[in-house]
Amino acid sequence: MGVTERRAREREEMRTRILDAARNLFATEGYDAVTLRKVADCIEYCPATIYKYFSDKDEMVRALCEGDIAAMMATFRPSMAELTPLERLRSFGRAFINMGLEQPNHFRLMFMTPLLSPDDSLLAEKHANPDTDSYGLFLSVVQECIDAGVFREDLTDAEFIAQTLWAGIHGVISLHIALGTDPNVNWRPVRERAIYLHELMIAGMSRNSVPVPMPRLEQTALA
Amino acid sequence: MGVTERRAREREEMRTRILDAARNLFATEGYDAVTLRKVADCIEYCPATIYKYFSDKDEMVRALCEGDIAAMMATFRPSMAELTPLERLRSFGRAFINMGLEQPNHFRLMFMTPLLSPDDSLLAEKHANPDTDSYGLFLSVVQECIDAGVFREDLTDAEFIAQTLWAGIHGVISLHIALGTDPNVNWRPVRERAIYLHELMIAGMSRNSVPVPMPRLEQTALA
DNA sequence: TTGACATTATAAACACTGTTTACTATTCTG
DNA sequence: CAGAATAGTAAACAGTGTTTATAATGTCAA
Repeated sequence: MGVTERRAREREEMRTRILDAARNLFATEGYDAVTLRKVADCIEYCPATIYKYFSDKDEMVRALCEGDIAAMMATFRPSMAELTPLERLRSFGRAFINMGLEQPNHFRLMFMTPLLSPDDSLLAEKHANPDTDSYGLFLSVVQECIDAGVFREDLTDAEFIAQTLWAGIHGVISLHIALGTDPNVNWRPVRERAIYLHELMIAGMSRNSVPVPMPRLEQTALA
Repeated sequence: MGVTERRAREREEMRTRILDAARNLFATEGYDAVTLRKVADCIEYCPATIYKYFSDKDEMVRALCEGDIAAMMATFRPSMAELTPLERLRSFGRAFINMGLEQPNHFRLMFMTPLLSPDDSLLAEKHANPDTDSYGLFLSVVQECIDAGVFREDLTDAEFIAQTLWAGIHGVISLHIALGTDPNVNWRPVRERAIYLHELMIAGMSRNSVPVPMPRLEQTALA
């Protein structure tokens, strides 16, 4: 009875066909461009059909983002094995910076939009799966740094350290996404700022902190 | 000919009456609850009437936020006169933290939502007015710190420093607003994290940096 | 093979948005 | 007092996400 398997496979194919259509709209034109009617048009189906595969629009776009981000994490993970804990920490931060700058729409939806349903069953299982639980992975890297004596003696709370590092990078990226085109601010290069703050935080929390030099910026902006 | 003055006054009264109605909805239920029809209902007018006083919904809510934030800044400014530059810098950061935690909806709209019209005429005049140009004011405080020899010798770029400090605090607040209710993260107290990161950044950029101790957290969260 | 069941896709409607248009009073002005 | 300007409105427009009833299709046991 391979019929149920085929059914499941066809269902999955249809889901990815929907997500592929949505990705084109989302990655290029942002969340507001992702309209159920537009997506339905792209795949030449009726809007109501999408509800057979996703409970609502929000679940559809979140599934899209989570999948893409998990894929990015997957390409990043293998290179972490042969690094020291501190190098892993740095590498993780760099990867997060790159992700935010290369996929601002994904970043915006995943980290800058309040959750509609905090008590979701999908979130719990995502939390349990180490492949998709980015925060849990990051937390373990921080813990390894603590165990390796990277941080000051009074910094023993991995959650506190992880949340602080996360928030710092998040601030540079999200502010850039939200107000990066504001002509009233003479913005300095965002990547340099992100890396600088990242190093600043690590140095400030490190046992043997070394001063973090000001980066050399491209001569694009003027006074 | 006091008639045109009275006309202008009545117009202004109507504007504030609209904004007061919108504020109730916005501050308590967020942006999505601010519906033109709901606002019109509150003041017992027709929805189309609002368009006689605001060009569109976005301008209305932004006028609301800018007014409220300017008012908060006004209450904060007088106490800055008799402080040292470094104290002013700290005080500014604390005020920003308080604002974000007490008015999350305002914060969300002003700093976490991409500008719809970057080339707006209202933005330019806001930039010119020191009462409403918060970033310009902050920039001048940073410059005073540079002149007073607070920062390391290589940190001479006031914009870079200001944007870094801003982004750090912004990250803690905005991440808290967006994902603060995510049950998968064992969040540490947000105010302590904001202040800690603030001090961490200041110390890391200071000429005579002193280690920033881990704050003592309330015993609310558990492992 | 046939009848019953489950599934898929759809057309149409529903309940909302923000916004515009045509129109009616009211008020001010020359 | 005639005419222009303004305030306010009812109704419609063009969208949105979502639900419902219905027709078509495929599956499977009697």
